[in-house]
Amino acid sequence: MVKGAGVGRPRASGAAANRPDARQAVLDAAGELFTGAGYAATTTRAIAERAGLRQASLYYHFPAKEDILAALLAGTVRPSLVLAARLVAGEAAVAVRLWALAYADIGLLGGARHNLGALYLLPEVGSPNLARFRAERAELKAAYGDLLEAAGVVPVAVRTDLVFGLVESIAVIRRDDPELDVEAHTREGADGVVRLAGLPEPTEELRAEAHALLATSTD
Amino acid sequence: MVKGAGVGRPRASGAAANRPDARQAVLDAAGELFTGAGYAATTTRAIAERAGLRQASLYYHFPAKEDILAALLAGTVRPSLVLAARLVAGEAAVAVRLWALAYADIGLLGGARHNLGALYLLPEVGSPNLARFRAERAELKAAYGDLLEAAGVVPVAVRTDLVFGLVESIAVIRRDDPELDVEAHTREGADGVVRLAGLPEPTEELRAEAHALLATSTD
DNA sequence: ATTATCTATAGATCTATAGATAATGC
DNA sequence: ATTATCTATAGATCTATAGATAATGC
Repeated sequence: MVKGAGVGRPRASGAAANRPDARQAVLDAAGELFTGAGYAATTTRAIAERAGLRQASLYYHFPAKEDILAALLAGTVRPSLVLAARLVAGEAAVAVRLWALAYADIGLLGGARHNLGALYLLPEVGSPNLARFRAERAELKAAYGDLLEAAGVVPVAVRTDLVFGLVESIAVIRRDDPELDVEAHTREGADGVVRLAGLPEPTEELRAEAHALLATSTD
Repeated sequence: MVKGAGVGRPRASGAAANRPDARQAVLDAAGELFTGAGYAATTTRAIAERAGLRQASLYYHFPAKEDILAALLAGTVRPSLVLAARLVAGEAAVAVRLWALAYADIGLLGGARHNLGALYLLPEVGSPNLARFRAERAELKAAYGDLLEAAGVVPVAVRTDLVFGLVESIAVIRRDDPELDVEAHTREGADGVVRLAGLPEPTEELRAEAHALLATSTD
């Protein structure tokens, strides 16, 4: 208790309706609007309206509109990055680790609320203020590169581009077809990554090993 | 002669400088700006300035800003669509035709001025006014689906999604790395499409056949 | 006193239209 | 007369800041 009970002036909308974490409500609203209409076409007024507060109140939580986008981007790339670091340093067979990374990564992008992976496609990610996100995404791509290198894939640079492109293509596919069967796509996508890399066709045993690897989340 | 000589009031910029086809100059300017900064973030003023005329003069050539985007989109998808129709109806081995389509398609996207493939990523392609483009792009995707079906690939729907996603990923890759070696990427990308589909690794002979197929452009 | 919101607005655009104008063509 | 441009501007925003206000906490 205490938190969210009602410090600060009440909202104009509804009443003292929904207080629990305005910041999160803003991120949620922005996630839906940015992925649907894009960054520049989404007004701060529209974000605020959907989050249940007034336009100017956004600025209590974020210094500028672009910081809302930055927060969303950080939230989507970091979980994959943490996993990637663990897998690159792992001991399992390299094809197993590659499959596991692709499976988890596609699953996170495909399962996120509001197709957040589509944020990567926005031209605004080139903004100087979003260099942090770009660096983290580059790190994630480098992890794929490390795994391909360890697997002896050549030419490693071009195939890393292709593999990473395939993983992220889930965002475009999902945008084209919001009813997508994400689980089926995720599994086929991970198989596809291994196949595209030029490694032997994944076996059921490989997939089982990868799932076991992913199940051991902590430490 | 005659055309471009100087009918109409002279431009304010420079002088009677560059007349040849203002419409094309506008498309060129918009292509660069839309792919770089996005649609909503690009002002009609910026487009006009780069094209060498005044903001209001755009409206002599296009009824609205969105029609400029529509024209650019149509120009990028149609050449691939024409080729796809020919290849789907073709007689060569299906893996050869698939490789040829992917090679040509990636090459067109990769070689276009200003990374026009990045236009496909803009959230504005969802606009009702751009339904025509979306239909043509869906037709192109269906052509990939037809080839995969003919090759006996299963599950055909999911793999079509993946293959088409891989082809279009060239736009993201090129955006990340403008110095990309397009020819190398195109060839590896076409190989990757065949591999990703689950068909046998392309041979040098297959590639030669595909190139021969593409060389016979007309009729 | 602190927190989280609100109202009001400054200042800067942005798209599209209205109507004038400076060429060529007949 | 026709064409392709121009200047000027209406009307509608949009982001961010200034300063007030209505809660709780001490």
